[in-house]
Amino acid sequence: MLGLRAQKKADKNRRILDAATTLFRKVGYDAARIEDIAEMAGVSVGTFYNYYKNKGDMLMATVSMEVEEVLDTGNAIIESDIENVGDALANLIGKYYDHSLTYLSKEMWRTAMSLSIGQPETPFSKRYTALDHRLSKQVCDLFRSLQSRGVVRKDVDCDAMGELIFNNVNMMFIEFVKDEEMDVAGLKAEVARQNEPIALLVSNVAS
Amino acid sequence: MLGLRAQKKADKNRRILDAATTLFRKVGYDAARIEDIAEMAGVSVGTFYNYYKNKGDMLMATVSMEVEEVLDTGNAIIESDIENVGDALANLIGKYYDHSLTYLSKEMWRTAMSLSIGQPETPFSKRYTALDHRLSKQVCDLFRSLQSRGVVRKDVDCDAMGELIFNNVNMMFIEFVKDEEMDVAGLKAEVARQNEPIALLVSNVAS
DNA sequence: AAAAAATATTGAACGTGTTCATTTTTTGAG
DNA sequence: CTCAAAAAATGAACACGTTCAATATTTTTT
Repeated sequence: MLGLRAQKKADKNRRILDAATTLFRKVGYDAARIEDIAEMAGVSVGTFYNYYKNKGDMLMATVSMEVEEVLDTGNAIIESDIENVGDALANLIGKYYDHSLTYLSKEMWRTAMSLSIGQPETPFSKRYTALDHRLSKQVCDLFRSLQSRGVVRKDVDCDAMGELIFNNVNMMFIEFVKDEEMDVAGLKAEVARQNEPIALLVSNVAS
Repeated sequence: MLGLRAQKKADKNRRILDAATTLFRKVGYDAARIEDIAEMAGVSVGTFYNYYKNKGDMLMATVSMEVEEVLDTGNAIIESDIENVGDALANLIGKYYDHSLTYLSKEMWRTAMSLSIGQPETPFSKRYTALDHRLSKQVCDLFRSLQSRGVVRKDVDCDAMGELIFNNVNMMFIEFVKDEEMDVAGLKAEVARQNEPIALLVSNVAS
């Protein structure tokens, strides 16, 4: 059984997290002031900082949850037996993009990316970068899986190809979150267009 | 002949720009306070804001100069007659990377990118994004040039390929500026490795 | 159960980018 | 030259994320 102190701690942690998430989604990340989050959670500003290193750190919980879930979804696709490179890529990347706005708004993504680039030495940035690398590795794994099943030519460097494709996926996602007008369908279509030539070139059934 | 007012304006503009550039490079972007910049330029803080919308806007002058120069360099490469896709790409991209630290430090790049993503509606971000697109288009142009000279296969979509390659170049540059340890040589080597499979696949002398 | 130690809470104060009402300077018409 | 209008300069005040010395609460020791 938890002591009184530990109970209170867990309770406050939860209340702060809930308050922050609610406010981020309701008024946006920038407009949600620490003072407001603290007040909604029923604690002081100082206490907020006892539970979270800073405002950006509050995002990471959410970003982390988001990416972990999408990585799981991605593994299922790698294990499926799609016989076409273009479809396999569109499938995996589609899952990434479809899932992306489940927990986070575009503004939250922008903030997360902005922090990750602007302050690379923070734990926030390091965690963010690590998640990115796991996603990149997953695309490489997809290529390897397709190659081992004879769908992709034997002479293709799966890591090089996977990194290239993922970096494009990532950069296009940046463009997507920068543009409030752009929708997921449009994003997928553009990336599919970019991937198509690659898919053709690496496929075993040479053109 | 300029009136007194216009003379003073031009002079102050110059002094503020010089002070900012000097301080950004000397103590870093974050550590350079507006108050310091204003003092070094011999104006008040308020006057600084009469000349520049905000601190981030001061970066854009430099970023802009940097990218304009590299775009010029790039055009020369497109017009040269390299007979090998890998070499042509390595050449163009190498110029981008070699030039990148001429006017800007890694920290300044990080700040510029961070601002561009975090506040996409600002003039700063819009200018930054426009420069990015011109670079992307240049890589597409290189592919088209190679294709018209028979170096690249006729059936390759130059825009799709160029965008893909450039987005990877850009994402790798982000990794580069995030990592103070990484040098330009290492960056080039990694990107060359990523591009190699593509270069082979799109080349007319099929493997 | 009292005292001491450990831990948690608090909000006022700080730093820095930005704003804006006020003051100063410049201009050009009469 | 004078002076009213236009333009520019100013710095105090503001906003908000963050820190930290002081206070309060909980746990452990005796």
